[in-house]
Amino acid sequence: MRHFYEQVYELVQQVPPGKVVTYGQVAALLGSPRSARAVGYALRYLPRGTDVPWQRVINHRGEISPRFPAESPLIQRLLLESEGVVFDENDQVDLKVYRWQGE
DNA sequence: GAGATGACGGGCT
DNA sequence: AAGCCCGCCATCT
Repeated sequence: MRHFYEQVYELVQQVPPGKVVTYGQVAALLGSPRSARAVGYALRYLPRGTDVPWQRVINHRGEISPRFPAESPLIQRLLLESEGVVFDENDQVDLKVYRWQGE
């Protein structure tokens, strides 16, 4: 098999619009429950214009993880809202509703 | 090949 | 409920 990262990309591409997954969830689905951090690292190296719906990956609190540049999280939120995902007044989504359970 | 990096998560305060 | 600290893991330099 290829890099763990590539597996991350393939899995993320399977997430349907309007749904989200947490980093830990992605890691678990790949067989490494403790690799959540590595998942985030994988997305960090995504080139712009990739076909991977990286915006559907958020942290275990249902929030968009902060990062550089600061506009990135904003774009991510817009993309999710355009897919039907609703954020509450605390900029969080209800994971009980939007979490993608897997295939 | 060793040390640094980081878009995380869980547990405790 | 929110924030802080510490441990984890795969990749990068």
